[in-house]
Amino acid sequence: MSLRHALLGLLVDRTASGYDLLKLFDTSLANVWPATQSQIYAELNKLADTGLITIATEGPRGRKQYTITGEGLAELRHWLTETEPQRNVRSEVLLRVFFLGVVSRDQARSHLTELAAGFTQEENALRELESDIEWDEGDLSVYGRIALEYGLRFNAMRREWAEWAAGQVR
Amino acid sequence: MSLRHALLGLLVDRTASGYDLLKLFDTSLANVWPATQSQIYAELNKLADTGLITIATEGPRGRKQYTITGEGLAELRHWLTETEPQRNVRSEVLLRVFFLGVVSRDQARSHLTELAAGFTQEENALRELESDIEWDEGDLSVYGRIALEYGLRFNAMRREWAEWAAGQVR
DNA sequence: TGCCTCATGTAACCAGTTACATGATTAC
DNA sequence: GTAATCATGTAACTGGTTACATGAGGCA
Repeated sequence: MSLRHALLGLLVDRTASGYDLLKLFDTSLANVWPATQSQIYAELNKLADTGLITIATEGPRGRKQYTITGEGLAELRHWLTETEPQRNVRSEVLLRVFFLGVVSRDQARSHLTELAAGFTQEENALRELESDIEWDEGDLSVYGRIALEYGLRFNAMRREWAEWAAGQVR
Repeated sequence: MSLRHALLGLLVDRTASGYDLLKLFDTSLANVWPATQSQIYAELNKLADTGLITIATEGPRGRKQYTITGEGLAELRHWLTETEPQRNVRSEVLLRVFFLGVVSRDQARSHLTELAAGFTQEENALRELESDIEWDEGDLSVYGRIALEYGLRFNAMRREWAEWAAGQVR
């Protein structure tokens, strides 16, 4: 049920249509919780049905501008403070590493060095993103920076690990 | 389509029934690619239908002992060397951090320190796992260790990040 | 005899992806 | 006028979870 909370979270700071939210997902949440257009529109209708958001204004082209309700904000706070995040274990990268014994040592080693290269690239992409964002003093900036810092550290760790792992294959 | 490759990978080193594989998932793959019983049995039937595995022997209680076929091994190698791993972005932990602005600073800070504690616990659990396994000189041990090392580094990185992040919230 | 473990399967449901469909408004 | 963008929706499918169902074999 995280998508609904992501939508609620975005609606705290602004009023927005499905179309607006879709773009917000593609920019600010792309690396944290990606969502597709069909998913967003469906979930918004459910949220409106249960009263966690409401249509503030209707614009041209059937545009529906949503606002979060008191109930919605309460639900968001409840999710943040009262519920446990379910840890995300599945890793296709690790699954592949686990079975590298079925290919040659050379192939295994190059698999690992390619992984390292990919992580370096991701790290660079995040650094670029970091410099593109205009950070201000608001809460969103504080927590956005913290989330981005996670990405940077994560990729650095993975790169170092993949390099070390390539060295282990002899 | 990773579940099928996980099953193929496990069948490289042994012949096993669905029941055996279920237990293997719960032990060796629990932290990499968890799977449920219903999923495993369904996928095994599909794999047998497409000839990637076959029934070697049938035992008591309807037990079906599967072996990987030449085709199956080829498919596993193809997956490992020719296809790209799809990177796993969704992180509920990060999503929550992103929206910590809706709760008080105190609540946000304690959320982050609780995260740090959870990561420490996971790290300890992995260390225990590490000492429980009897590592030999085989490929599975080499790559198993590499996967486990990833887990250790990952949790250390997350712990340090969460501690740093708690300090950022003032 | 009766309980535990072994062993497989199915059905309903939820979340997410891809693709298709439709139409209004704006800007050139 | 027409092309790009705004804007919403639906349908089919895939992968995964939870729960239910059933029965055989081993052991005390």
